[in-house]
Amino acid sequence: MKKREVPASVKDERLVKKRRNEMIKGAISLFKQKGFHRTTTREIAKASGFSIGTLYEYIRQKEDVLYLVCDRIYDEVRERMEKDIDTHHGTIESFKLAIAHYFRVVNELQDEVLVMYQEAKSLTKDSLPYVLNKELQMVGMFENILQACVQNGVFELTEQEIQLFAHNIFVLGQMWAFRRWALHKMYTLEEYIELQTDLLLRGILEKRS
Amino acid sequence: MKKREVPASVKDERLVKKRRNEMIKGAISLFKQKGFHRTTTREIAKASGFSIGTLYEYIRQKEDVLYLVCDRIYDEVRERMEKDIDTHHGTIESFKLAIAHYFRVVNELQDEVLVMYQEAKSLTKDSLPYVLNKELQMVGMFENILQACVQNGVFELTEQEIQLFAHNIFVLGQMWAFRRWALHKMYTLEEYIELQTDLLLRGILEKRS
Amino acid sequence: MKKREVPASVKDERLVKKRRNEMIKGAISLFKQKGFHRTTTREIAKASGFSIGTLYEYIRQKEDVLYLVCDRIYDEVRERMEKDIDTHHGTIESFKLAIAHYFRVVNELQDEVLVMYQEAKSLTKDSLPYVLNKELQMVGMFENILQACVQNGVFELTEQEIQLFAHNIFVLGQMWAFRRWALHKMYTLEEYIELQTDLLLRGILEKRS
Amino acid sequence: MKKREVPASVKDERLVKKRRNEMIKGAISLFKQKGFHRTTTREIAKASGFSIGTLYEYIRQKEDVLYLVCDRIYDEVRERMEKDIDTHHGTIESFKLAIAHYFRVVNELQDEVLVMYQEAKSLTKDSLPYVLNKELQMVGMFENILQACVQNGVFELTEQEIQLFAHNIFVLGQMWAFRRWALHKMYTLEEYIELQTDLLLRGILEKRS
DNA sequence: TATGAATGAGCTTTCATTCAT
DNA sequence: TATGAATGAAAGCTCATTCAT
Repeated sequence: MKKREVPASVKDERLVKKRRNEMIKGAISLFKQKGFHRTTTREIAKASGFSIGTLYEYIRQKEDVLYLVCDRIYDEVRERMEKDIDTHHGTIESFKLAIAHYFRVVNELQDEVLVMYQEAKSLTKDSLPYVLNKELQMVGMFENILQACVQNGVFELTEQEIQLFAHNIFVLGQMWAFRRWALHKMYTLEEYIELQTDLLLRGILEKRS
Repeated sequence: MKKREVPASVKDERLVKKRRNEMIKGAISLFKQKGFHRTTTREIAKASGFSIGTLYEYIRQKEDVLYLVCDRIYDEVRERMEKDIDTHHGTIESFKLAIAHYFRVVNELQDEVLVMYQEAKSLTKDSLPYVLNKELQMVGMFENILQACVQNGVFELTEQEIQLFAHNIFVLGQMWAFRRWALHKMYTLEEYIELQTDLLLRGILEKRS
Repeated sequence: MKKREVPASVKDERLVKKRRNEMIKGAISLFKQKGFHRTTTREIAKASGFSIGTLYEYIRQKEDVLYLVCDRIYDEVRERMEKDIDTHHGTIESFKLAIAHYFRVVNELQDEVLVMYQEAKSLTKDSLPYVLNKELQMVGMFENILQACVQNGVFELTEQEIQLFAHNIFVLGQMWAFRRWALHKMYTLEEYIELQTDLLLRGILEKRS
Repeated sequence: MKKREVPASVKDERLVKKRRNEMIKGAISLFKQKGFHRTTTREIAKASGFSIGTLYEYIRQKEDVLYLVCDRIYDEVRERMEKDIDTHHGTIESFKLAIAHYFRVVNELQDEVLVMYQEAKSLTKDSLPYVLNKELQMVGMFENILQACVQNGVFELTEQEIQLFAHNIFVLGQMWAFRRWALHKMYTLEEYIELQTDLLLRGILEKRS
């Protein structure tokens, strides 16, 4: 699925990129504080360092900003994941590392994840599929890792189980961001990583030391 | 923590209750479709079957509707849970039943759960704590069940692990609602219940038949 | 000019009188605090000790309350004036006493005078003449006193001068109420009375002891 | 005491000045007819020649219009006074001229004076002091004139008497506007000026030709 | 006669979007 | 390409008034 294009009046591609970067940065910081709906286009323009008129040279509607922001956040998460993660090792160790790394990325991009998490539903029917697709791609990353492990005989999981497990990992990672009001009081990030990894791997039926 | 009171101009308590029920019902159906911010007070009034003036006899601000809605949804979920769930049995069977029951309740109240899930963040600083507190109470329900199992020697879990596990169950239940765009294509509810229960209990390290 | 009648649905004249008294009392205290426009009919009803429905049994419109209030305040001032003032003596002493008495009445009914003063303009075209007429009657009182003095040879004033002088006295009395923010810091009531009387009588050209 | 600043969204200072002038002009004409409370912001915008949105680019709240109006009226009165009045001559003639001039200014700005007079009380607690302060400054102008006369030995007045006298002049001037319903039937402006000057100066005790 | 729930016109204010400069 | 003044639809909310009980 191709990126949805957000048309700009300005022709200079490099300029568009530059301005949109400023825009996204400004918008994220605002959405963090007050959410998409309570943020005005004027505020976005100001936070981006240009005028309201200029803002509209690079987007058509306010909602475009949200799309751009969501798009960017996913790219950011993906990028950080791909830089350090190997999806085809197929060992427990690599699996654990992948989870730990994902959780740390979520932790670093906590605010961003939260924004996307809470505001994605405000996307129009048009843009939503593009964003959901990106989410599926990320889930797919975990599926690949699990698949490799299964192929290596490390785990024994059906295809269905793999998919669900991948979703679980993805959501349990985000959970660190969207339930921080509860979790951060109870655990440090590293404790959270260890506990979750442990629960995921061994289940709870019986404890082995 | 006591309920936050939403003051009404109308004195007749029974009438207040009745009208607010109509209001909540109307509002949920609107919030489902367009979210809190895109729903106008006039629409809420209309969907509730009375005029805008009357609406404001029963609330002070638009945000009160959201609070009332969230409050109601939690009560609804809790009520259904408490009716059929026994938190002190402490057997695997009762644990499984609790999960299955919770997942089914989420399934029935899918739209409501989704609404609360997506709109709770729009609550004011005032009301948010009350709603979060209700959420913690629900998590507490799962903690109790787990605790009973641990005391019966069925599971071996530390206090920390119990808490996290309870959060996981809670979120994985909600997940059936907020990721339905992906999950409902893959599983029926009963499959989802069985798979999740299985993953939660046995972990994935090794499969036993 | 006859009193403008404010029609009531209730027939019992004594009841109408009683309820309107409560109403006027409540309304004055509210108008003092927030002015006519910022006071709601509900507030008036509450302050009067009955329900909004009942309020409308005794008036037709909100503006009726204002008329009733203005009417009452004038009656109050007049009554207090007439009780203690003799308009036909025609001596300087009686003139001075009249002024002093008037100023003291204004002082006692300060808030009421202020209300009438500030809100009278909100009366409808219908009621305004009745109220202005009452004002002219009060001015007439001072005209009579001055006339008596002139006839006694105490003052030497033309008819035109008498009329203007009467207006001046009337306004300079009210001034104690509507400029209290400035005057009360500078003078006590008695000082104010003495100074004004002195200025009015002797003028300022030359001082005699 | 510095002017209270009314913030505008529009940056161009000259434009702000121009638009606010249009606004003030439109608002005064409306306030004259129906008073501040019965005038809507839309009406103000329309009378000013721009849209409601534009109105709010130049003020924050409706009350700002009232403040701007009151502020302007005082400036207008002051300006006209200062242009033609000499406060330090200290002769009877200059005193008489000052009064006559002031009364003529009130006459010219009759509607404006009336508006300010009747609506000032609707100013918020915030702005009121600024406006009252302007009023005191105007009173101060008369104090100066009187002071000069006293120093020249023309009048014999204590400090207290000067202050009160200045207030009297100020109010008796405004009276020409706010009691015009009565006074204009009785006198022409010039008659009013002459009569008032005469009464103020000589008092009424005895008449000298 | 007294009540107070219901009404909806109408208010102030905001803000996404446009367009002349 | 950049600006920001102008726009007006539409939002949240109030309150005088009515009328069934």
